[in-house]
Amino acid sequence: MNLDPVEGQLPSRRIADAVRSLITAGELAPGDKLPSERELARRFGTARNTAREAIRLLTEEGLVTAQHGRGVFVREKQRMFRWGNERYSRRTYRETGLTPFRLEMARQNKNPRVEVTSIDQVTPPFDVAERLNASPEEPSVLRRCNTYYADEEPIQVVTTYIRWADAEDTLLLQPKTGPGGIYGRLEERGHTMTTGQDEIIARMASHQEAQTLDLPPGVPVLEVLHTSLDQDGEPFEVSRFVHRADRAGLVYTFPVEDR
Amino acid sequence: MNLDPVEGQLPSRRIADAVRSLITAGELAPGDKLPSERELARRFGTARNTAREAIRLLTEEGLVTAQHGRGVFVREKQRMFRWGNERYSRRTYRETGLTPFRLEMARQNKNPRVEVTSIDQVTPPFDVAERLNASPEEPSVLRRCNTYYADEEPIQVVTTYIRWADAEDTLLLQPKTGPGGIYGRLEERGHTMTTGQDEIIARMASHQEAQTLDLPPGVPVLEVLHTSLDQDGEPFEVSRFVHRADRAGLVYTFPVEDR
DNA sequence: CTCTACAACTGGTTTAAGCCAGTTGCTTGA
DNA sequence: TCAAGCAACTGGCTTAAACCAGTTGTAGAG
Repeated sequence: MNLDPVEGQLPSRRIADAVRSLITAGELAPGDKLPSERELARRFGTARNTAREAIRLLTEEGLVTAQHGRGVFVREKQRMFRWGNERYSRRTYRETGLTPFRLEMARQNKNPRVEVTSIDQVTPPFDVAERLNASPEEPSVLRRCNTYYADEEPIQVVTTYIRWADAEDTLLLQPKTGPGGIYGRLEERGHTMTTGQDEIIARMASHQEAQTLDLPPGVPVLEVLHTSLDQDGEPFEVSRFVHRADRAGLVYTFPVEDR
Repeated sequence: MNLDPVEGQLPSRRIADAVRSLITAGELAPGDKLPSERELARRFGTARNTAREAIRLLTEEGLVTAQHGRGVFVREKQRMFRWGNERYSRRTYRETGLTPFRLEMARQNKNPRVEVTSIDQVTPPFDVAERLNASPEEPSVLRRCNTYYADEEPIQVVTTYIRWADAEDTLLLQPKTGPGGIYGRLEERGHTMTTGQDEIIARMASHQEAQTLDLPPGVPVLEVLHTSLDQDGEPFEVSRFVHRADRAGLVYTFPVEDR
């Protein structure tokens, strides 16, 4: 492995630059192990901390990940999953029982698998309560936590909040709720989706999300807050989708109306 | 300032936890200066490097920013700008000469200011060339680089690529192109937008973007790749919007069609 | 009064050393 | 043969010290 020093700059940058160019040149392929911190330090004639700083820089860039006790490895090529809200109709909704966002996910996901973490009754977080118009007298909503896998890799964490109109209506709490899923049950109860809204932000993963999604530190996630409105314009469901952002993109299409 | 040590964990985490709870409790307000690294180390009985590591953790979380020679400061409250593609028609397009994304930005931005960095003729990057259907014989497109400010804060960097049909058509290169802007000129040339697409990903800011957007290290950006299609379904414009993600969200609404 | 120069701060980087904790493969003993 | 245990690796974290590079206020020169 050729690790010629680069001109100028700080020692830590020089090490990072040398390793980075090995990666971009393909001499270090995804999955390959880097020289150890101690070895890098020896080759560049620096202290171990300086080599360590170089690896921190590369980790921040998302090029490598460190594994305690094993070594530092070049990260796998980033594969993009794309999701969006094209081609959506009420009929699609009735037939699939899926919101546009979930539908697009189901379309493009070759080996989808859902793991239901929990279903329970909770007080929603502030941003969800706001979008659900949840009154203070009725603070409790139904919450379902899922993890979605694609090819056995965790790809997104979904938390769904549903307005809890009837506390006795325990059917919604069942994991398998029948044809059309939980949305079929909601339609039977008079909640037909007529329009929806997706709000998208990028942020850093929380500690727990990073663990669930098997993310290295310092990687952003895409959060989509999906709100479904019923025939009265009342929100009846809010879902929070958290994607690993290095693997997930979103596609939105819009027609230009002719008025 | 009360900086009681917290139980358990590593020294660097304990310092970070103590400072974080001061911030969330409001005892350290946005804009306030933290104790210096040396002072933190003294108070917690650790080496300066350990206090430094704690500040690195808080910086990664986006809670504080360090300024060389001045100190470490609590970051300002994060203000969200929301943009989206609601309520868009051809008439709006003709009247404003703005694509949906730009329009929503103009709507919600109280003190918008645009700084045109450059207008030139270039070979587009791979992802843009793909979306523009740019053939290898016609690799050159018109590129315009802008920086958008809101209340004098840099909020997004925009790079627009336009298919360069006529190399002699230098009017498009002018900063002020007349009523309807550059889109008005495009419509005169037979490019009327009929539909569009936004692709959204989250990623880390490049070094240059971080400088332009005045971002601390380790903060994600939202990138929107906006494609406009003309009456023949041919793409004629691709814009890359890069937002500072801690201040920018996106809102997309979709009606459920009745078929 | 103004401007310069400096002292005293701030964070930024590096060194060299030590210990801890996870991983891996080999040796050794049953 | 097999499994336990150990040695030798890996990264994770901390210490203590040094020097560099920006910032800021002030003392002193003009």
